[in-house]
Amino acid sequence: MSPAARTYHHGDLRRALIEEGLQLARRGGPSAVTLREATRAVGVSPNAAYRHFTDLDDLVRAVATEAQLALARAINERVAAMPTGLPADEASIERLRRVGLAYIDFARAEPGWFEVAFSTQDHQPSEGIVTLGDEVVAPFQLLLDTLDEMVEAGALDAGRRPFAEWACWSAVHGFADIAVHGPVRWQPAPVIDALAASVVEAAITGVRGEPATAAPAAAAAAGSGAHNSG
Amino acid sequence: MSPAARTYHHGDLRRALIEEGLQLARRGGPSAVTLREATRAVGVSPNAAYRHFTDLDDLVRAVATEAQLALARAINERVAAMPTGLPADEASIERLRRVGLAYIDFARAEPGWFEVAFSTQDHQPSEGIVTLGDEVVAPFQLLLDTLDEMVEAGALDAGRRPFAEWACWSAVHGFADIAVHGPVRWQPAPVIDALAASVVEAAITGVRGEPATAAPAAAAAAGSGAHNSG
DNA sequence: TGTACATCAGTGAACGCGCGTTCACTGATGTAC
DNA sequence: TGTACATCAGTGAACGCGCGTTCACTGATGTAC
Repeated sequence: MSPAARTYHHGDLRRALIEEGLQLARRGGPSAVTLREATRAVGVSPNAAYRHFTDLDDLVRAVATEAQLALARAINERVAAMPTGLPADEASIERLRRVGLAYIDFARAEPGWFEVAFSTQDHQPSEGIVTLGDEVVAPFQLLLDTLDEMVEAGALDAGRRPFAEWACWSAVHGFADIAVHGPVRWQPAPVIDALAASVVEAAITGVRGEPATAAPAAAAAAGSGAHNSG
Repeated sequence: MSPAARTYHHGDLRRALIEEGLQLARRGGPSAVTLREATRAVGVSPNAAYRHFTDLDDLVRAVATEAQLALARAINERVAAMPTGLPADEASIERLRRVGLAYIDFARAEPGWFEVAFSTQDHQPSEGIVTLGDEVVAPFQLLLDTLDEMVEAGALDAGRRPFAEWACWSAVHGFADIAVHGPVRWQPAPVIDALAASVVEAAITGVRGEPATAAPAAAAAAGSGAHNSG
């Protein structure tokens, strides 16, 4: 128990409720986060929560922010594990590939956090930038940076840069949703891996206007597997 | 009131509850479909529903089937309105474009139906085919047919056909989700139109491995608009 | 150092809500003779 | 054609549930003198 965490009675009830909210969201998504369940788990009366949150939505937003940070962390880890020594253009493409695959894999590994991270954002008609509490949501910022880097490295025509974030996000988000809540859910993990690699490769090709020069082994395997059409 | 609909007391309570369920889902998605609200709206006691449905989930599945059919209808209408006289390969690409845009526009126009249509499917680890009540879900079948036609027309390499349905579905589904539940929701309609066109064009390019030869005016406009990156 | 006081994090009980589902029943419909 | 009967679609009341939120309160902590 850190010194900063020690306050009056409980220690740090606000923090404890957010942590408990994360556990609830982990298993059941945003709708599983309830004040009664969170306070019950912490061992405190239901209305104690109102000393730290104005209402249920306030708690859910705090939980969502944490979930978004967890997603950004997962993406950063995957990007950090990149092989070194690649030419700048190939490196920037590989980075985009890793951002996409990390997004999908996070959704598969933590569907509850994925759902709460996505479903809770600011309700404001801003510039289309994805914000929560007036801050650009971390994972989205990573995507923007990655695409800008591709332009700088010559891996993406500047004329193709506009809207590229929406094409990329749509593809990986859609597959994540299909893999978590849709029919792909019932497939064995290796099949989902192959589908994910294939979807990400198509997204990269889609924004660049041509296939990536050096697709990784996983994507190549995806292209030769069995498929489901008649 | 058709003669077939006339039965004992109410007329056709099963049908009436499904219709009411559709109205509820329209405004609030699957979770808004409740037995109490549906029976209340029809003017019947809550437990009357149990003469026609085994439980709540049974009603929701019936509603979901209707919503999927409505989506398939919207797609078919957009495809039927295609200009004639195009070469076979261009026509097949145009058809895919229309399938994608119709999917997105249906989600935007009827978010509640879109949600219930997507979220309710069979829970079975089958061949990856999307089914409900053991029938392939209609909109998905339309996508499979469209891609097969592209191969026949020479607009899609046979080697790129495997998994193509997942890349296409992921892109348009992801954008639909972002446009309905995500941050794009707060943008004015013309902006969403442009983003949608851009996303669909990227998806087509992604599966084909090269841009479509004759992109429509809407997609060209999308590429020249303002964008949101730094 | 000791005491009076203000602060405020938590308690306990209760509110009203809407839900799915079950029970024993009623009464309209269709059918056999 | 008339009557007895079986069927079954609907009723009315009640159950237990978990929820968010509000109320008046208690009692531990920190602070001023």
